[in-house]
Amino acid sequence: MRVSQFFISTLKEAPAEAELPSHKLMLRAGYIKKLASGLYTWMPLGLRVLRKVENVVRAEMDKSGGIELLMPAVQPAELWQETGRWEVFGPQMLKMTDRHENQFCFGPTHEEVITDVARREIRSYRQLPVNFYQIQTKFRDEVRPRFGVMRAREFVMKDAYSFHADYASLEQTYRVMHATYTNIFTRLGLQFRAVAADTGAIGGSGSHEFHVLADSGEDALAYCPDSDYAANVELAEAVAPTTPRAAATQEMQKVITPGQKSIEEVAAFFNTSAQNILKAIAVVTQDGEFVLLLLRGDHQLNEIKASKVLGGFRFASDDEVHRNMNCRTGYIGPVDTRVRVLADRAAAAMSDFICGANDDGFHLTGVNFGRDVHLAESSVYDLRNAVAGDPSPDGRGKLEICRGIEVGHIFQLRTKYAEALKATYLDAQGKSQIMEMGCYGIGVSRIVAAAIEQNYDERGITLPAAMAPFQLAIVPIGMGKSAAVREAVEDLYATLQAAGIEVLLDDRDERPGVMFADMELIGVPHRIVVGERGLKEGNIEYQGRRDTAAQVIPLSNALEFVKSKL
RNA sequence: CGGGGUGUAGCGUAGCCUGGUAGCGCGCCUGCUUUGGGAGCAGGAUGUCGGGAGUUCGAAUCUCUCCACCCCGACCA
Repeated sequence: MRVSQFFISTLKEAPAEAELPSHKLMLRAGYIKKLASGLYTWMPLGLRVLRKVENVVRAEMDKSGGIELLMPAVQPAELWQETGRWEVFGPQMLKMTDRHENQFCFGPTHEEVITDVARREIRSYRQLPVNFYQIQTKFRDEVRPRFGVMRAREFVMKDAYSFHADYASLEQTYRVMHATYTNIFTRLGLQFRAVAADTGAIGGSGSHEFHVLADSGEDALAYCPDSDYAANVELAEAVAPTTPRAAATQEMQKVITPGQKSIEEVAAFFNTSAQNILKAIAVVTQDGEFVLLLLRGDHQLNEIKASKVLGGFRFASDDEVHRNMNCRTGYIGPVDTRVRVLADRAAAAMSDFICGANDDGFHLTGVNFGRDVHLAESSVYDLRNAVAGDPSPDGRGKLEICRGIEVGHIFQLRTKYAEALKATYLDAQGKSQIMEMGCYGIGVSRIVAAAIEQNYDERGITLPAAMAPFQLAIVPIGMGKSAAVREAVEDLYATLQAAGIEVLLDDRDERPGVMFADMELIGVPHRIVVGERGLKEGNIEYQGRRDTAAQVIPLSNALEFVKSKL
């Protein structure tokens, strides 16, 4: 490809709307252009990268027995009403009405459609198992789209759905998909980690997420370096303390603490650390019951765990706190209160601790469970996020925490959708049975952003070879002036093209600095510079995108050399 | 949806407090010079100052309102 016949539009400065390095660089390199919130045009350069990802995903899916099909983006409401998700999915689903007043949605996912395909097409156990997949545009009306294509409303997803005669078959395909995803992310050249995950709204039983590791990732992952244990912090068990609660050594005292509301303020006030302070969080359950959740001061509430215990909850308003506790947020505590109290296991192991006195401007010190606060065994749960240094739930070593960007998620759906949509088959005995089902998603467009998040430097994008928009850039110096350069470059370009290498020839006759900067920004992993200077000796220069210096090579050896580098 | 913030040329921004000619850098166009790390000189084009309403002799600037976008929280590939 010649730059003059392609389209690149780079920016020196990143638009102010971008925050993340990947978002800034994708805009600066002209990979994407924003149309509206969460809606992006993939410009020619970015599209090449997107296609590379798609092709790797497609190749690995095909290799593992997946069968590609393509379902409509627009889906009829009736199908969603059958599974009850027309209402459940809520405002995240973009709904529309056609000219006949029939309702449709722009598909946020395709369980309903594929299960409809399966129930119409699959009649016999002889047709099972089968694993259909597609690479297609989804639309989810995200509450807050952000970070460019990382969390866009319209995005490209690979979604696969497998159907099975029994659970054993589902488990087998699930394992195959786990391995396939591992192959895909490995082939793309990404650092990633698979973790046990919560099933969320999709439902089902077993589930793993695949995360590209990046400090800017929105998810925290707990993993154990000494074992295979890895889980999303949402799910990772914070194991119960092994040492029993220490006996009380202090008397309970009420201390005036004006203006000291946050854990940090109180810790500083008493010149102690946060882990000696009991944090009380006021929530309201779905039934409207006001409940206090107790945590150690240095721990964070895990809302998913709490939600499972309480059956859904929201945080209490300041007004509700005042009404139930007779004091303000910041001074609430479990002593002498009539409201229900639940404690995290680590909080329940505390003794001689500090907590709010349920009196504005006062805290209690030397508080102890049993003596000062009644805490039933049945009120103690795992309510907190696991933190680095916690024992691994598998009992082998300690947890570490890292951050990741979720780019893949696999589920064992079991019979949830097959049952709702009556997807059945006849078994060997001629008996009608419900199909078992799995689903496997990859955020294809998100991978591009996540990969850049992991691969950039101060000069721009440094994508791994498997994803780079072009393999090699040729930068001629003074092409318009020097016939020798022009001839050498055209010759080299033709040779490399013929060898099947994706070459980008910068034939703009720009100043060298401009061409270097652009080729580096857009992330071409290999570069050849042809100038009159080197040509006199029959030489050209090669530099890898991550190399610190160029190396001189003979022009006559160019093809062979380049091949060895790719 | 709750909280915070921002809207001035393709991109980055100044001006707003204290109302009075809309400015700068990059990019773009023309010409000449230049050609190994985002060139120099000369000339040029591009703005309903987010929209609407109001106050005022006069509004980018003050007021109200709507909209868009960004950031922080609850959801997800």
